[in-house]
Amino acid sequence: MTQPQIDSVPDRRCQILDAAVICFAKRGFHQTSMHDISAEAGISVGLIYRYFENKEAVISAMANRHKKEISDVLQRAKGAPTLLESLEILFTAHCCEEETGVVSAFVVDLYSEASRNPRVADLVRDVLQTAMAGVTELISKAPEAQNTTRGLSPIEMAELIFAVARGMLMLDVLRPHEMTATERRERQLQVTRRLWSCLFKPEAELAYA
Amino acid sequence: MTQPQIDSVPDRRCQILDAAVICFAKRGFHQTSMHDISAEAGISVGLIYRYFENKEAVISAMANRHKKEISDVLQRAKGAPTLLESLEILFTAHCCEEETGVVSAFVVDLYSEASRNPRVADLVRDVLQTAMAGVTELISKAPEAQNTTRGLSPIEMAELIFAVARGMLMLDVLRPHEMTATERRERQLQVTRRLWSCLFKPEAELAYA
DNA sequence: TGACAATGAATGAACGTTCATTCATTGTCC
DNA sequence: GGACAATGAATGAACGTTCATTCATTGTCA
Repeated sequence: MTQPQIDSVPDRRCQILDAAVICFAKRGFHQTSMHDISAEAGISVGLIYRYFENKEAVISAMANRHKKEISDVLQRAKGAPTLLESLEILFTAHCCEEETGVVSAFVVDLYSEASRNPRVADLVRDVLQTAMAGVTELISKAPEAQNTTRGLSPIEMAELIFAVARGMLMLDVLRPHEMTATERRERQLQVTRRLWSCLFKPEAELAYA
Repeated sequence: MTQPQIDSVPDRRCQILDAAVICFAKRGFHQTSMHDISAEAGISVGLIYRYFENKEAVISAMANRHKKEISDVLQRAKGAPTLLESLEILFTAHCCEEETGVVSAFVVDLYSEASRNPRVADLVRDVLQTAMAGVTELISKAPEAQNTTRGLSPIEMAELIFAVARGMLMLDVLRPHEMTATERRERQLQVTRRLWSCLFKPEAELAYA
């Protein structure tokens, strides 16, 4: 209300991006009009162009914000007491945080966009490599992974883990929207844990599941 | 050109769908115009409307064709001599068949569309369930899976396998377009085989990979 | 000639983007 | 403090373009 303008400038950008992510998740990048975004943000169309050069700049800025969010989660994951907990943080934070599958829909759209926009593809690849390097390092250092490597290197394990995470994220957008965030999260964790037990559990504890 | 009309009616539909899948993979559903499709098919715009009610009908028809293609591959997979070969057929046929990643881009777009179009979501879910039921049955009957279940049921294994397959498909759209189909296929198989070794290999053969 | 396949110019809605205009806030002088 | 000038955030109508869709017309067989 009575904030100095120094605060309000970044606020506007953020406000627009918050509105954009909702619209993009609901309708997709290219079916979302600038009017949709302005309506969702409660501002006029013209104002968006004061903060972003054009529509693609909005998409880019949002991809960049997504990148920052991922690296934040990666930091949190690195601080977890066990490797399993690290992975659970990493693979449920992005997919199930919001009310509906906003993030999942956005990320699938991001990959879809990446398939024909090289700049988006570069960005997504970059995010992926950073996150994967982090997880690979996590696995290398984890005591759980020392004794039961099953002939796989940490990188190979990380690739498998990421494949499963991406695949579950894709499944997430198919789910009926009545599902709660908790249910979605639980479903996600089930499969993650199943992979976990394949990769790391010693044969003694087969009565898991 | 001079075909009798009995043949030419389904031919036209097929011709339009062939053109559409190329356009959709290149530009996405909603960035592809009807003029793009007509140009790719080498016919006029108006003619498309003789065979399809509107643009969404083209998308639906293509999703249905995709469904048929999947069930064909499933049949082929069921005839393979070993479970590993079945899975390799199933998870490389769709992702790496065409020159560039046409199918991968199309499928990612299909999921993206599914996230906001309930009818597409129903169709994709249906395809997925059919395919997964097939693979679950395949695993149940396979001698390879009898002795080393790692505490996982066939359904749970199938879910894991499908998650990895979807995840690799997603990764596929990020790859630089210079990669050949063979290279892409090989990359896909590597990770599939890695999961395979985790799920089914007895501990004796750890010197795999 | 009649029936049907095929065309592509025409239509109108919707889109991204621009810009003349408004107006609350801030700065400046007496 | 009060009067006035300057600012730039914010607006939304308007513009040119693109798109899905239509339909009057043309071509092609039997």
